[in-house]
Amino acid sequence: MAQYRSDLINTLTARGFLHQCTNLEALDAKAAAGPITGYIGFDATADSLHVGSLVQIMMLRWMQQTGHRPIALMGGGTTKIGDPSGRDESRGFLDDATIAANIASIQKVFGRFLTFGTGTSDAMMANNADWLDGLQYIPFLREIGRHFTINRMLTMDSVKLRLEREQPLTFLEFNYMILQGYDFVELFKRFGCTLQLGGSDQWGNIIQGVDLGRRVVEAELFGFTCPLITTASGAKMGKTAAGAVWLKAERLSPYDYYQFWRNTEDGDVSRFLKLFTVLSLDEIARLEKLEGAEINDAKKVLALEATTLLNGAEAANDAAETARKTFEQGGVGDDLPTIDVSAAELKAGIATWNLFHRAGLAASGGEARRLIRGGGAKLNDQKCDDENAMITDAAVVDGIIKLSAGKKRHALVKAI
RNA sequence: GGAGGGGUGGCCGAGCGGUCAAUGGCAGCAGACUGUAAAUCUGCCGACUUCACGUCUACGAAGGUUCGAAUCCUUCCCCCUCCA
Repeated sequence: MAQYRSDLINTLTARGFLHQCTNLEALDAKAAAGPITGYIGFDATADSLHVGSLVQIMMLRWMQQTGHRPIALMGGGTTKIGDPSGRDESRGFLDDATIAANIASIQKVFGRFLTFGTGTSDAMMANNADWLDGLQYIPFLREIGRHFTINRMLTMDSVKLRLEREQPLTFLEFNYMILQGYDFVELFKRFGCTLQLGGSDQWGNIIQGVDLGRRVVEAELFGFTCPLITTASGAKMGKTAAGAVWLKAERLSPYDYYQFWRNTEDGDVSRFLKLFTVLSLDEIARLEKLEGAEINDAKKVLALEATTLLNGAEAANDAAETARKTFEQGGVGDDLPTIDVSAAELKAGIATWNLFHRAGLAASGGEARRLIRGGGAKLNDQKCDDENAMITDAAVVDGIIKLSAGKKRHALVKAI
């Protein structure tokens, strides 16, 4: 199985991370010879990353696991510009304070996957605002700008697409790729970073950095991209009933995160096990053999492992236990979202539609009514027929009322 | 600066004086079928009110015409194309 000389490349390729690489043989040789430093850039447009970034984070993790040094580069500077790749229109600006807050928040997620420190294989965090904010226009153009030709830049997919669709591409955004290329060179100078990883949509930007490196610092830099992860049915990953799948527990509870993985499509299970868990390939091979309904066992492993990585073993086990109770026994799990209602109010009675709304199972009263009319609402596992029926303390069982919207979304109402 | 085209619900995209909370598609939610899967079929899909052909908010912004405006007029903002 060991096709390559280095653990790094063997692991990444065997687990399905390789999409394109600028020079796989040379990179392999270099990684086999000693620790290398590699980085991935992350946007700071939100206060949390979502599963879409998880593949990238896993690549950094594997770098570290195989003895190399990963750098998570926060795009404090480039976020002010906005990457035009894969985007039809430019986005609004974010102010410095927001970006700084986002970065601080995102850093916590990295701590889950990487070990930070100052040793040779300890991960480090960098922020490109450190060198981009202070750039001087004329010197920058003379040193860096001279190495970019418009001819070349116009052939980049991100640019070409916009132009073909006759959508605007501002000069500001047009500069994004130059700055990203410059980041690479800067990281090389500062930390000896010779590898940039990223999603396949970053290939063009990465190549710019590699080329720039050859020209201004006469070093061979490497680019390595992973495939864009979509579900087997072709949809972009990362949506659930609850919205985007955030990696921050405050935005998405461990239980919901567990459920996200638990609901993986059949065709994705083995691929996701390799990409998003740290299980050995032998173990994954065993799980891959499961078919039909048994594949659910593999999905449970996937969900448990993925949740453990992000939220820790305890939270993952709680989530798994809650899911087991709720789905396999039709009972009640402790981790389900819970709202409190005063005993007095409950005694007086609350309209069914209102309680569903308050429990967060419907975004509005009207939506709750529609849910009930459509037959998707359950109270203590009994179908609700009348949206206006009053729910009173008579419905309380063991101190709680269980509400369900569809088969998968549940909430508890606690009388206090 | 000049000429032309355009800004509609999460997105795409119809509508071009009343019957428009606004056709259709995508996305989303629910039901059926299942394995907490996919595919398929069905229903729902602005908000508020113990839901009524009710009220409010909405078709870039602000005014105006009209019994009545997403639809007409005026001004402003923004975007696109061509010319300079």
